[in-house]
Amino acid sequence: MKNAPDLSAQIAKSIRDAIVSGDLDVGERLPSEAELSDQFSVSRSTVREALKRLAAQSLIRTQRGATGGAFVNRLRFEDAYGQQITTSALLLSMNAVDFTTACEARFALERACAPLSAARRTADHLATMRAEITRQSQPGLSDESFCASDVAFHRALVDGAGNPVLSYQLAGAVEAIEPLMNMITFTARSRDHIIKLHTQITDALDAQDAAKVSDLLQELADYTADLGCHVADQKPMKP
Amino acid sequence: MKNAPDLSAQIAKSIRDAIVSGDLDVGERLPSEAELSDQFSVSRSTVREALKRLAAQSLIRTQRGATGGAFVNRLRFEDAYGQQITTSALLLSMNAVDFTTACEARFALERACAPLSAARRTADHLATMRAEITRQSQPGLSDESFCASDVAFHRALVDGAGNPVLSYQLAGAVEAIEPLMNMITFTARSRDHIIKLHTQITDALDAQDAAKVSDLLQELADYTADLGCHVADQKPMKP
DNA sequence: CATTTTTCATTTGTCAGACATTTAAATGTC
DNA sequence: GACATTTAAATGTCTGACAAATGAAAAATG
Repeated sequence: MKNAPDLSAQIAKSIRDAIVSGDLDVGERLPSEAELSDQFSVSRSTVREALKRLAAQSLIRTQRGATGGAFVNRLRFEDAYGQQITTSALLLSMNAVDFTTACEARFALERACAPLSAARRTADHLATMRAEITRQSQPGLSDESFCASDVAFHRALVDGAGNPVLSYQLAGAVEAIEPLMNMITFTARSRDHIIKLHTQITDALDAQDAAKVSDLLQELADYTADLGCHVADQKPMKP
Repeated sequence: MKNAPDLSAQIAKSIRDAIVSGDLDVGERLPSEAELSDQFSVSRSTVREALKRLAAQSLIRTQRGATGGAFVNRLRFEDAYGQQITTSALLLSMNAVDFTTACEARFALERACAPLSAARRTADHLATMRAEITRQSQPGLSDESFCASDVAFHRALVDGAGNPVLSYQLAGAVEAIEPLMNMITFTARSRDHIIKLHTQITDALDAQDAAKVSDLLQELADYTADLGCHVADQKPMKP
């Protein structure tokens, strides 16, 4: 019944707690592997396995050489994006989340950014969005490239809110369903419709018309869900 | 210039890619450590370090014994919550995100759930919310307990949307700022105000009045930001 | 034959020691 | 002082060994 965790897991938890509680500061150097083996009374291999666990979570980085060692890593938003996206994508595929649910979550979160983005978007954000619209209009663009541009467009919209926490949270939601989106075959007509909505959204953001942005996003959400519904009907993921 | 990653990191990436791409199915057993050392032409220790990295991300679980080994783990939403919350909390503290920004993100996301929750909340969700309101009304409740109950209340609100992806995303946003909220000293009067808003929100959800829920959440957001602004002024985290 | 017990092979967890590699500081040389 | 060399400290990797868990096969038992 008892499920005693491995020593390496225990040690990892111990160090992780020290980092989360602020007992270990960002940039601070941990004791060397040899010292840690002494402190915890385990072998160096066990300590190393613990450190690898922490490294996998980007909590520490290691450096070789005389002044090397393991250092508490400053967790940056950009670093966390990747893990967030990977985790979200796995959650969707492994739990057979259907396209409709994923889509609903994505656009609900995105609409949450709309008012903030309407108020704060810079000329830079608008320029990025218009550039992506131009890319999306190119004939002969593959479905994958179209989706990638779509992600970039929405990313700019979210970043326009000027809140890094929101950008981080949305990264998972927006990018994780890209694989699902990629399964959609975009006809020329559906592309035209999406591009038209993208243009209207950009214009509304330009005019700082939050309500209109919100409405247009809702329309885009409904349209996208509609496009993807037969994809989801067939199978959640993976043939 | 070249930054050759460790062998264990390379091997971890290799196996991780196989999992993400669906090359390795959920529940499938990986080759034994000895076999993997042969396949990758490295020592068993190196393979083990790679496996520990994957275990830290909940991608695999290991089991001892004759039929044991490393198995591809089904990543569950509940498992991902914890990591999500830890990561979000670290991001906030390590990047000196101020209370206002975190609060803004949190309530923006929560308002995104309001329409869905108004439409779908069950009697169960409403009951949980009213139970937490009762707890919050108890005199002599510590600030920490008040905050914990606050989190539970909002958790129920979000869960009411009936979208696991939203619940997962929100878990990070709502729970990660609990440490920041805990720094606020809640006077009896501010508690009364918050409880009043919670009651009104619950009533509006009961009546399925999405617009009203949204407005009330906005009011709560403004009030909370106001309460916390002097806390943020002093210092981002940690005394 | 059915059931229980024992043995056994397999696999992960841990340890100890060795050597290779990297890195910066200390030292030596001009 | 500038440059080359040595050295010490640290992580990265390998090897071999044993402990512990665990399910399956073999053996003993009724």
